[in-house]
Amino acid sequence: MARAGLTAERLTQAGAELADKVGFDQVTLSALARLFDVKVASLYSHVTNSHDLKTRIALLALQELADRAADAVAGRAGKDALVALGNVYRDYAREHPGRYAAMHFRLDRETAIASAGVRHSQMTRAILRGYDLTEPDQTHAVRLLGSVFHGFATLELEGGFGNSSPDSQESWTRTLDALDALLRAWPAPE
Amino acid sequence: MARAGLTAERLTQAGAELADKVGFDQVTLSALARLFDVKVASLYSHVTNSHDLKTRIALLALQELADRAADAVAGRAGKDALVALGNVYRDYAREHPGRYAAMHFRLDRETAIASAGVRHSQMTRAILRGYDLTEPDQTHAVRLLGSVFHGFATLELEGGFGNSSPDSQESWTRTLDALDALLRAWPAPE
DNA sequence: GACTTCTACCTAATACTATTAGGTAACTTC
DNA sequence: GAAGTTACCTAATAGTATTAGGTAGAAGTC
Repeated sequence: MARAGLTAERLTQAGAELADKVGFDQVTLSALARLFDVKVASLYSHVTNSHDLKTRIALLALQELADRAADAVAGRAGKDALVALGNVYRDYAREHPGRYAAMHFRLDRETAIASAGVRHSQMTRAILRGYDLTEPDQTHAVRLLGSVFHGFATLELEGGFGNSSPDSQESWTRTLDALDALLRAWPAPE
Repeated sequence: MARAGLTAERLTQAGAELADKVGFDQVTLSALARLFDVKVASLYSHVTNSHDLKTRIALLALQELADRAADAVAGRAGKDALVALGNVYRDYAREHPGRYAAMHFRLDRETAIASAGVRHSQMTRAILRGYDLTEPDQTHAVRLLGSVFHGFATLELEGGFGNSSPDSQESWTRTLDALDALLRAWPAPE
């Protein structure tokens, strides 16, 4: 019997593609085994269990997106950088909905700390250098931007914005305009 | 053998409580059957299948939250209303994480249209009356507010804001301040 | 109160997924 | 080519979802 040549990496990659096709929670060891024409038990030589596979997909997605984001903001500042970062998030969610969902798979503390997740907040903080914010306000702004990017991407994927006019692309553009204006005139605490 | 007195409503309610305790995707017919000390097959007299149960929990959550929101914004306007609505969302997510997750369970078109989901966007639009926005800008603002509320609640639940200082309550307050300022000075398209 | 009807809950069977234990044949290494 | 490693296998157990068909407890009728 010829060997399939499985590795944890190939399984992770295939799992990510499957996630984008059928949804992250439909990614099962059984489905992957079928894909590679292999018995399910055989996968346990490469990943420790289903949870491990999902963790690997999450880490892959976090890294892919962090790489794209780093690429996008390099050499940009101010609104330019803000728009670039926002678009990277939204585009990734639309191109890779399964991986995007995977990114929000609950990781245990150590894994999360060692993940590319930390680079995400660092990059968001970096684009705020183009705006005039005090230290604690930077943190608030990082959280606000993260909320908007994630919230918008999620609701758009869910179809929460319907097919109604104006189309969501326009709302997205105006949202980025609004965030830029907000960061330039960040209000003091009341 | 005495009867358990099951109904679709009791199962839905119990499912919602279970979701808050162990997570929405851990809500299974098996777990519910154990809870009521009944065989799994017996549940099929009351719900058509697992998907139906989850749909019912989602609808319950949508309605509960819409009711709370309506209550909160009644008699309020402007920033007052904005803060009240935002707090209702965030508090509900923290008190009922399982139900909050259930709300984002994918509903089919008809079910979604008949759900309390539509009241949510109506209420968000209502609080914008206190601000001076043109018609299409209102839609953009509704989407932005929805994104922020949902994104913040989700990231906070996930622990995405860490335990780091400043604490997330402060970021939340400042986020609401920022949104109010933004809506009062909504930028024109560029 | 006996008789019928209804239905809430049951048993039994099938199917899919996850996981572990232990075996065999295909590669690797020397 | 022999020895050792391991990729993949079979077999077994367990949890969950679903359907088909049976039984006993409740409700309604006379």
